[in-house]
Amino acid sequence: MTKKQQNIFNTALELFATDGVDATSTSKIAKVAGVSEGLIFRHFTNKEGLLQAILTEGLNKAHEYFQLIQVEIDPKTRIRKALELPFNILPEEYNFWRLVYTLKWQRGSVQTEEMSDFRASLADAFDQLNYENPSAEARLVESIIDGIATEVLLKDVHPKPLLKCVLDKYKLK
Amino acid sequence: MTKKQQNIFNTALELFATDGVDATSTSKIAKVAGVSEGLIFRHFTNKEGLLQAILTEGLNKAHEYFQLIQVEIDPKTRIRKALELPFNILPEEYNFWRLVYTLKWQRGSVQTEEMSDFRASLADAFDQLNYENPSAEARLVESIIDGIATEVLLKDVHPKPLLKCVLDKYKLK
DNA sequence: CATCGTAGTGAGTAATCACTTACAAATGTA
DNA sequence: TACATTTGTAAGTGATTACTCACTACGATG
Repeated sequence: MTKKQQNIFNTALELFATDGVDATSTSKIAKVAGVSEGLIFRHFTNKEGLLQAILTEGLNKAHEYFQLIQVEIDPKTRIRKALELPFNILPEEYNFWRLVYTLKWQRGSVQTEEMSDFRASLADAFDQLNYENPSAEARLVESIIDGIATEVLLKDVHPKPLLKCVLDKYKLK
Repeated sequence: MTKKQQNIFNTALELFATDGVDATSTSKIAKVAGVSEGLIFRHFTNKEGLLQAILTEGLNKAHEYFQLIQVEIDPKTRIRKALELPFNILPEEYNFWRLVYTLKWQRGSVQTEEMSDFRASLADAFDQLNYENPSAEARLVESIIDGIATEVLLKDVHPKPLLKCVLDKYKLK
């Protein structure tokens, strides 16, 4: 990746995340990135290609996080690590996750395969702990993670007190 | 409201919710509504005015739901009713809420005033129950509500099993 | 019947959209 | 040095955007 290609990539991520993909024109990306508009299409074919490049790069990183949880053998720590996910989002990853959560509402959830693996490993953990309805518990944990992630990404305050509350509900910690 | 004005209103809500506001052109709204494009601007001034009309109408209805919870005196039932909110969304309200949740990520949360009242009444309920950190508990409940609402609105499955799980965490039911 | 305000239309507007193309500059490679 | 490939630009393209305007149809009121 050349310097200018990185510029396009970064400013597109920033603008896509804050204004939305549809409200971000290629001419604006070029202007902010300090680049001619044509260069966007040279490197990324079209606007959709630019979006996909951003998405796949970010999702590869995210995939590692999720696998780090699934390899955990102890069911309690596996659940705890899952619930800790939204509290460990790095500031430099905020734009990416805001983009992902935005896209959920229009283009359908990004990548369903890896997520169903993650959910299954959560259900397995609850099963080991003899919960009444493991699959429902897994879905609930996912919803809680999404809800807290939304709070973190939008309100921009790091909500450590929430972690204590939520871990308490699952008798962890 | 005339018949055609209602047509514009309803199809705009549908298109805004499914495709996003920015990806929905006034010409498309007019075409789907079976109306001349100029009529949109006669009745709603501009595209933003159309969006605001949709938002204020829906939020007035929503306001009633939230107040029904805040007037509840018993803290346990108040919390229970709050957690039940996402499970009681009517199918005809889906489009509106999908629009609201979409807009959270670009234009900032829609109406903060009423929501802080709601949060305060939740914190008060947890305070009555002698929870360690009532305000954090209130924020957590809000996050859980948001997370489950997302699940309901996107996956389109009515997740009754989740309700049992979440009420169990708060020793309700 | 006459008049008036609202509902509704359809053809326009300039601006912006994603994208293309022809061409120059830089870079690598023999 | 010579040549080929990649990087980059500027000026376009037709289509679409939100919005305007001149106009007609119509129901109510006097």
